[in-house]
Amino acid sequence: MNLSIAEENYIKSIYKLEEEGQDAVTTNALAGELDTKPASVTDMAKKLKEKKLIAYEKYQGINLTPEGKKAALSIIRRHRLWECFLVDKLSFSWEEVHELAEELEHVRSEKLTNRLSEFLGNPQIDPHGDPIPDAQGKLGKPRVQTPLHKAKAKRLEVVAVSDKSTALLEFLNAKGIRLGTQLDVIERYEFDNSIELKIRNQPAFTISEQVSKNIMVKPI
Amino acid sequence: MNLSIAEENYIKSIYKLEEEGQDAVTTNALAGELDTKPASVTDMAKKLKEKKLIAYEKYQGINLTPEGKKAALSIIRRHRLWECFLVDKLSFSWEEVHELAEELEHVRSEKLTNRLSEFLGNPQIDPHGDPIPDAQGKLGKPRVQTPLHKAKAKRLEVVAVSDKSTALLEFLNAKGIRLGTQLDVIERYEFDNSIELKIRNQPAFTISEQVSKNIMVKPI
DNA sequence: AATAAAGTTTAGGTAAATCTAAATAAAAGG
DNA sequence: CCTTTTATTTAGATTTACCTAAACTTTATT
Ligand SMILES: [Mn+2]
Ligand SMILES: [Mn+2]
Ligand SMILES: [Mn+2]
Ligand SMILES: [Mn+2]
Repeated sequence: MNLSIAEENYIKSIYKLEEEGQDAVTTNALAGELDTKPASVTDMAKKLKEKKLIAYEKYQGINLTPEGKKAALSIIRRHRLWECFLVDKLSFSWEEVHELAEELEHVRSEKLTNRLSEFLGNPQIDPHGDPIPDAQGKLGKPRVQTPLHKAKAKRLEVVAVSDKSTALLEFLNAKGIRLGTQLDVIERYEFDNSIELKIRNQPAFTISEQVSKNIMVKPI
Repeated sequence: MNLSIAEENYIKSIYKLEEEGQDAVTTNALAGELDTKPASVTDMAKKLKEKKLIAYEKYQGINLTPEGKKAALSIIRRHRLWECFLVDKLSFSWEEVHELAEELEHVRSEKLTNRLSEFLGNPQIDPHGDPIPDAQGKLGKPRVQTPLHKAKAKRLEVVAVSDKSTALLEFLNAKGIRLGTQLDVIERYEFDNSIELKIRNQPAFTISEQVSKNIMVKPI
């Protein structure tokens, strides 16, 4: 199946929204994710249905078919491998790579992708902690990631962060939060759901719910 | 100046044809190079003129402006650096990389380009022997490249090969011809302009004019 | 259940990049 | 220098991926 860049971006976003829980992905949600208009989403939905990549009935929302899911995982594999390349080999920092990977992911060559993976030592996660599908499109463990604002334990380790906002990643840089960082929850303030945190050898600091929603942790 | 992929491909092809000698690049030549139709070239010529990247008057052919040339060199820089990456780091062979670089070249990030160059050790030539423009768009020496079919000397060294034809590069692989290979011209056959060659420790063999036109050499 | 609000689709259009066929200009040959 | 051939441009379509505004469904609220 030969997909255009636009089609690939739709497939990837549908995958993401399905993963985030929605049973069927709505037109509006997809328009929001892709920063486009609902009418455009409807147009594309018809096309992707025609290509059998999604299940779609008027007013019923969108779901990937098995074939659509396979396509999505292939794009995600390329995206995350390029992010690894940029960080590991070209010394980019984690907030700079998502945008570049958005372009590099559309170079569709299995040989290139597999050689790149090999060159990087077949990494299992990208610079933001997201798992990298293998050449067959299999994702490792369906990792148990709790967003920090919902975590119960007091001692936590950062296992992933959202890669969408450069500003968030820059904020985390400033606070010294990266993958593997160990956090102590000092206090949770109910009134705005902010959280006071402490990292070893550093003064405590407080983060908003906006931020804690985008940090995935596991108990240590 | 923000160029589309199509515009970038036109600019690069115009640069190539100008370099190959034509004073003004003709509509037909450009259509041939880009594997498109003359009518499409005329359409694009109007657009590129509007953007001040080319000088163009109806029926008078096309030339890059200084700005157009700068854009061309930037695209060529990216193209050749990616080719180096694919060969040096991902072990692709020289006939496989041009097509992939055609896509990778369109990721327009100066930071990425410069980091990639640094990562590769700021290479001066690509896997086919073509020079790589530096970050300022300067090309090294206007290298004296003689195509083999016009070379006078008997002992020659291969300094570059055409990167356009996969079949040619595969043929050169089979014959053991690569960059730096030293060749002895045993005989030139006037009737079809074929050339009999010898590489040290190998039996002599004959190549057609088609092939020898695409091998650039210098006397040793 | 009726109505208001929210979500989605359709209708109709635009811009980019292409194409074919027809018209026109330039070049070449006698 | 006139005519044929070749090269180039124009006119008019097509496809993809968008958009706005209007119409239509679904859902929420009274
Ligand atoms: Mn990313
Ligand atoms: Mn993308
Ligand atoms: Mn090339
Ligand atoms: Mn290209």
